[in-house]
Amino acid sequence: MAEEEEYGTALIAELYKPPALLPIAQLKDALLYTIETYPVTIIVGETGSGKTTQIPQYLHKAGWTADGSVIAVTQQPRRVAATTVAARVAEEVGCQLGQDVGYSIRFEDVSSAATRIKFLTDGLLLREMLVDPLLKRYSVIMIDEAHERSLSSDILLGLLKKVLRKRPELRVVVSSATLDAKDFLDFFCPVDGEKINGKSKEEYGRIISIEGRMHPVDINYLIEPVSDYVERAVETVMDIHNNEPDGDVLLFLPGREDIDDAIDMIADRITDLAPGTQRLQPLPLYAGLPSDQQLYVFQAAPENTRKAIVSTNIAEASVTIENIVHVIDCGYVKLRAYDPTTGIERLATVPVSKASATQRAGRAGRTKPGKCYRLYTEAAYNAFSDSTPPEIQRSNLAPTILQLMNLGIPNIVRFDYFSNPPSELVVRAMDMLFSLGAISPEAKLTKPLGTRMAELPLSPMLAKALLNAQTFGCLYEMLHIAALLTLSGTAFIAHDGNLKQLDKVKRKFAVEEGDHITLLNVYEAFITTGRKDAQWCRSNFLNYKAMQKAVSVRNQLARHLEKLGISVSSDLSAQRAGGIFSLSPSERIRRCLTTGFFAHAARMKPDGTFQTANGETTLWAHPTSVLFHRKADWVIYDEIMESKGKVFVREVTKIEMDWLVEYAPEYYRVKQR
DNA sequence: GAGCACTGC
Repeated sequence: MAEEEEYGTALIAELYKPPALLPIAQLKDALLYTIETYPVTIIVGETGSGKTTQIPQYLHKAGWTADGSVIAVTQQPRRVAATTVAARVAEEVGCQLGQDVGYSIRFEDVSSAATRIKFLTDGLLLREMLVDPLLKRYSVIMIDEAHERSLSSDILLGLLKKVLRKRPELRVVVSSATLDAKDFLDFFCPVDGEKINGKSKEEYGRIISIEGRMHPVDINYLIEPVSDYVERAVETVMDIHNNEPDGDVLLFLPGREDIDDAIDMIADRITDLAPGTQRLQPLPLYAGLPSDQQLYVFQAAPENTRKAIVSTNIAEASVTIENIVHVIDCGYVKLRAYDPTTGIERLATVPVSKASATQRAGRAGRTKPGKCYRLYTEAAYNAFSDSTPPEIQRSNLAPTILQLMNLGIPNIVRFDYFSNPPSELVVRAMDMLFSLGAISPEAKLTKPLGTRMAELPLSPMLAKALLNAQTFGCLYEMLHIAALLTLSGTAFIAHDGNLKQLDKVKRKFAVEEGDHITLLNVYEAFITTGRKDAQWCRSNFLNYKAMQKAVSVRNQLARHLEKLGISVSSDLSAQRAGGIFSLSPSERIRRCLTTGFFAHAARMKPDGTFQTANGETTLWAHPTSVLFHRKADWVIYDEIMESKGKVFVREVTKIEMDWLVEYAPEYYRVKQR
């Protein structure tokens, strides 16, 4: 059962409709026939068509679970979605959650031997393949919202294609909201003239479309392009408010900064509204917003008030807000990009794709006919790409490739990807895995190091450091640090935007060696004091829920290590004398970190900036780092990200140059040539 | 001198 209190459950909003009234009900027989007849079925249907909740029930009642098999549904890569959909289906089936209908997400397995319909995240289904490569427990696997093209669902598609060859009786259902259904079908089906398990292309799969319940949306373009989309967006909000009858407004902007600006600007102009007219309530929405503030977006506005929701892309697909009639689309989105030559990640503001623009506009037509105001010209729209590049083409692939290798994929380059990743990304990932010792020069996973690294739900660098921790007598401490690093900066939280106060409080935990040991202090203070004392957390600006999550991660990591035969408890009683133990705990931890993060080394210059080991890139310590103000020589860092033209590193710790050569001689010999 | 789109094991 739940190991922790559920957090971040604020973003749920989809109107409940009686199952018999859903558009999908008319297609029940056709769906069952198609899934019975063909190994692969592609479902095209809008959100709200009922596909996710109804198809598993149809299959369950039609006998697909009669032999004890399970129907798996990876309901979008989101925890909240898996739990809420499972709860609704359990209610419709009339069972207790965890019995016939259950779900499984990280830290929370609410399923049992009786479970026949199981909702889970695609990441977890991937992990299950380590134990059960052919997924034999399942008779049907439904990949929901595959068009979102997340890294894990893309990988899952490739693996399922392989599994289908060995299990002709398995059924794969792929759901997609857009019209790229044919690409999905073509991917699974044999090419013309060939057969898979005796079946030709025509015998292998079908597409079924379910009518969505969309109202028409009137699209408006600008005649002339604008330079300041925030200013124009705010003007549009006010125009709508002054000239259009009822209906809430949803404005898409790329990021938090623009959103805060827009909210302020709208708030300023509200004061000009004539007394007695309808009021306007501007509301921000982005993932980083505390969940209590996110809730306002879903609550009905006060009487005689129109909501103007200013949101990131989170409202495009992840979250559904009812009663939106006017959508304003600035035409931009922030996307992660990864540069394989430097290994630097970047959040770039780029034009949206046509698919994205369509999805945004559609948000206006859920309850009645709506309007969409695009803050760009029709010519600009025509120049947009058709769809957003999938994650697999713009991410660091080292974790993915490690996982694929651990699943026994013999040749990573020739794996049947739904979209091929650029070869530079694959090469960079392989180089990194090789330098960490996870793969051999023949590109085979090493044993035990490579397989163990793949087993841990951590980045390869961090996994390597954690697996080395016992050697340095700091396993206990490294578990704490690893758990906190997975929170990526959410351990501290400012109250009411008071960043100055936050900085001051953080100094209490800060140590001269850098952020990792500082994090260790934070974790130890939390488990000794803060865990029982939420008020203490508040006065120390610690995010209680995030810290609880860190405790869960830490426990899960410890269990993984025990499973790998690395005893966590015995580390405490280890003989702590002589050898490595003549060094201080801090030095042992920092040496241990260096064994994983040597490729993330940099040296401070007199001006306080850092230079990468190859001298090619200038880095800044992120302002949240304890080394932001301090002097240092060589350091290693956890995360590197470009923002506004500057490259920032987060979680930075001092090391010695000698350690780099000692723990990564190959890497640094090559680099120095 | 300054800040993280969105998920997830």
